[in-house]
Amino acid sequence: MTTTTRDKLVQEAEILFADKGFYGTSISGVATQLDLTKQGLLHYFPSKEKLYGVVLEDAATYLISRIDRALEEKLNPQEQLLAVLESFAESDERMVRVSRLFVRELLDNPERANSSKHWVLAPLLGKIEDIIKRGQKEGYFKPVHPIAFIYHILGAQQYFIVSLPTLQRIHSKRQYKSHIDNHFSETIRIIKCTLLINPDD
Amino acid sequence: MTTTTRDKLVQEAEILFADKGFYGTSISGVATQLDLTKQGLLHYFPSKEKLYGVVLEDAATYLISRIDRALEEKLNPQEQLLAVLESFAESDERMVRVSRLFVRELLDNPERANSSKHWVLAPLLGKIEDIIKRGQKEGYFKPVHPIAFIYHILGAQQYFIVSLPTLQRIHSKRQYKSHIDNHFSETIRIIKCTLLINPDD
DNA sequence: TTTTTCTCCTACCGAGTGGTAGGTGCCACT
DNA sequence: AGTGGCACCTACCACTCGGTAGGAGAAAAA
Repeated sequence: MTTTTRDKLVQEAEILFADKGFYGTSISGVATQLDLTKQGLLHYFPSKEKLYGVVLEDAATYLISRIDRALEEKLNPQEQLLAVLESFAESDERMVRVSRLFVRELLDNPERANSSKHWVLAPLLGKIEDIIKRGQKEGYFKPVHPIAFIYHILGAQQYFIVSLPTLQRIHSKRQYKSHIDNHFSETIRIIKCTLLINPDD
Repeated sequence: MTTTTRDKLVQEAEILFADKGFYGTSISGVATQLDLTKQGLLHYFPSKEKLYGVVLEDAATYLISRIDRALEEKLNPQEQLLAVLESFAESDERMVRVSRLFVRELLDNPERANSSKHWVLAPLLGKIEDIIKRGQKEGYFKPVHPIAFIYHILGAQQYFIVSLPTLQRIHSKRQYKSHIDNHFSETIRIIKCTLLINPDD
């Protein structure tokens, strides 16, 4: 199981697209990061758009597999929801990158999502929606509007993750770390306060 | 009080920067929208960066004045907070543009905010922070962590506004409108549930 | 009337863009 | 030994980018 040149190109492209956006990234820039020429890249991906598409798919499957992993062996809707939230909050380097990528996609390409089927985040929202509906049916959750609630929580999460680099520069190391902790505990508090009927966990 | 060519350039640049981002926008594109040449624009703004800076300042003062207007004659911290939220939720065209602009700035330029003094949104956060602290001191609000709470609420708002164009394409007109209504009422519910001690308003 | 100032123009530059055409060297297989 | 295909290259194309130099035309000021 070796990482091929193609894989490395996708990884590097993800970094640059997340950092600079589609327009701000040049394929020659991606290539030279791997000591390749632009044409070496074009050998694997016939166009910049194509490369970008592969990066997006890759990021989407990462997000979904991340959620699936968090859901393993969690049967209780409460546990499931908190597990998903925690897996989002544990924002490692890749998670930050993928979040930035998707927020950029949201900004740049509203037309790419003209069909909900092609919207990469649709299945993700669907999974969480199911958890909430199940939790409501089983009497764990308050009668919130599922989609609006998810959108609120995930939106806050995504926005926070995206602003991490900026916050890191504004604050000192200690302030930064406590900011992260505060945000996470505040998110948990909000969920317990607005969704859970028995916040005894 | 006529709108000068300079003003029109700033307005047009705001539209394009919000839509395509800094890298995706060309100064000649801005100029030709006003039947000018690129050099006509460069007469007023010596560089693209300079133009972008003016657009940002303009957008920041818009946001702040919008909040100040919402706060007029509102004395009660509860009323103040809800007024701010409503003024954000009433997302007219300009509000969407400005939100997109700032989220893009967050993505593209973390280094621009290396000093909190230069971060355009800092005074905005400060204003709301004061409201919450006052509300807590006067016994209206629960002991939430002010900054984390604001960041959560505003983050969710900004994310929602930014994703409006995408949602508009995914859903039908009726679904889209009900989505907006649901999100707003859910936001209000969350605030009342997590912050207010007497949610009697 | 002359001069200055403001606004916007044509012409041009060097650098960089995504992409095409046509190779070269190497390795596996026949 | 020959052959085909893979991985990657140099050279080049048409085009756009931000920015400079310098001037035209009109209005305002002297």
